[in-house]
Amino acid sequence: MKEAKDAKEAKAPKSEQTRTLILETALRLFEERGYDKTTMRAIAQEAGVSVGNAYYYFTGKDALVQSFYDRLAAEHEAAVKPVLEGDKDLAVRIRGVLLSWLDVAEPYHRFAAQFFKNAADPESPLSPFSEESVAAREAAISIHERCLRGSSTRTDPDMTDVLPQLMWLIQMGLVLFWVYDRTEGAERSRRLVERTAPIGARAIALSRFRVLRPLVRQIHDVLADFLPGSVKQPTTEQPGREKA
Amino acid sequence: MKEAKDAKEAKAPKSEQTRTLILETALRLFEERGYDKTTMRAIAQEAGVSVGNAYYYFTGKDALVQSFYDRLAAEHEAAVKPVLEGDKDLAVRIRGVLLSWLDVAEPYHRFAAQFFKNAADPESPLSPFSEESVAAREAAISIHERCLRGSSTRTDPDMTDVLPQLMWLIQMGLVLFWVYDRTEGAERSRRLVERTAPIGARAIALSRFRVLRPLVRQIHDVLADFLPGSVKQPTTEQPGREKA
DNA sequence: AACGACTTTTGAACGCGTTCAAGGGAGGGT
DNA sequence: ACCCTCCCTTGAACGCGTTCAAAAGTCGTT
Repeated sequence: MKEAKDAKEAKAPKSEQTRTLILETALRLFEERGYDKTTMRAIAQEAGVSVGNAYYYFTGKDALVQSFYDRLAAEHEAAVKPVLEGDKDLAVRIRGVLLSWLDVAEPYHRFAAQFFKNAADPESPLSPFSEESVAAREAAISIHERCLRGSSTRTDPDMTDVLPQLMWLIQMGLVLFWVYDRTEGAERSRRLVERTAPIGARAIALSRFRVLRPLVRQIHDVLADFLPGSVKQPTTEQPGREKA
Repeated sequence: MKEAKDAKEAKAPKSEQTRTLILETALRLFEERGYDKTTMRAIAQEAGVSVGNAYYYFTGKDALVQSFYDRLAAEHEAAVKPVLEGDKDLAVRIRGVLLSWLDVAEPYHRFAAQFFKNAADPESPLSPFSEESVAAREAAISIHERCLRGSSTRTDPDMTDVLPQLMWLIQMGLVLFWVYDRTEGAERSRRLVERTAPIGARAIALSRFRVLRPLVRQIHDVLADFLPGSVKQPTTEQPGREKA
């Protein structure tokens, strides 16, 4: 009983050891050879275990990638800290958040592109829209929320609830662009950010203009209805169909 | 010599026959069983040829999908005709173009989702951004160009060159949404179109406003620089690096 | 008819991700 | 000592997409 409890607390150290051994080996090989060229057999052999054993701890090759995502997200969270505590100008903040993602992702550019195709598969748990990624997604959205809240730009009060999610969506677009980006050091992606950040900041600032009010409200309602993870009721209509 | 020329003109009828037999069989099985469950062995067996023979005519399973794309694009081109010849209201036209795509794509919804992951792979020729898809892409862009040109809404003259491409990009976004859409008859995607089309039309109309002029110009320049297939020089800067 | 140069067709084989029945091995109860 | 149970580990085997050397067919020339 005591032993069992200890095992539960220590989380079966023996097996956890094997687990991390396999994971570390996999991530190392991914970085060395790329995703496609890293076979499960090679991972197992390099880690000194059998193929089946890798499948005992990870449901498949995809699951190993999920861990990579987590690592990347953690690195971004750290890298973005100075930006969020720094300048109050919204354009600078947005730029900083996106550029710092490009920074932390850069070392993995070559092999990240290879498995991003899985991310587009709706069936795959790796998809950024999937149920399984909800934690990672909310963490990313929270970065954008802090980015906005900490800025000197006052956002349209109607939009504050959906803007972080919209920014996240834009970030996903940037990731897609980046995956296709073949330039040295993803320089093209960087330029896109440099050019886009001021536009985004300006659009957010302008959204408080009177002329744009109805348009902004319409946009808000659509976003509130269709963005993933939004639970809030829209301003004028329900997402359900009570009176459809 | 004469025979050889005839063969060239008639395009080797015998082999062409085998080729289309394999293709038709493949498309039928895709529709019946879905993409993943349709194996190359099954296609070959059903067509009454060997596996290797299928690979003699098609470089891989992907190549068979390319043909499906072409078919889909042709169907959309036909389905969109009445829309382009109909109402002059921009919102109605945009709505019509996008909804008609959802219409023609609906029968393939289930299996289309399965191979759309390939489309996100930058290496894959199936990607909508790839060099190989340039013909299909330009055809799709041309639809949006006609959609805009035929409307009663006058667009900002600065934007006319990039707007069709932007609309195409938005359509790609819709396709992504649609791939994830699990609702009956893609009803959710339809509602998104219903809600988004008026917003898009209004935004295009508003882009001529004086207050928005600088923002619009900035947006134009970024689009002109970064959209695929744009060759035009931007208003203020070069895409290259003559003076970087 | 026979040859030769070619296109077309074959099916065994390869490497991959993944599965699974079978076998350790550690520890508690008898 | 023995067994029982549960966690861990194994590697052969499956089905897949894809490749390739070799066979079979085609057809003009001799």
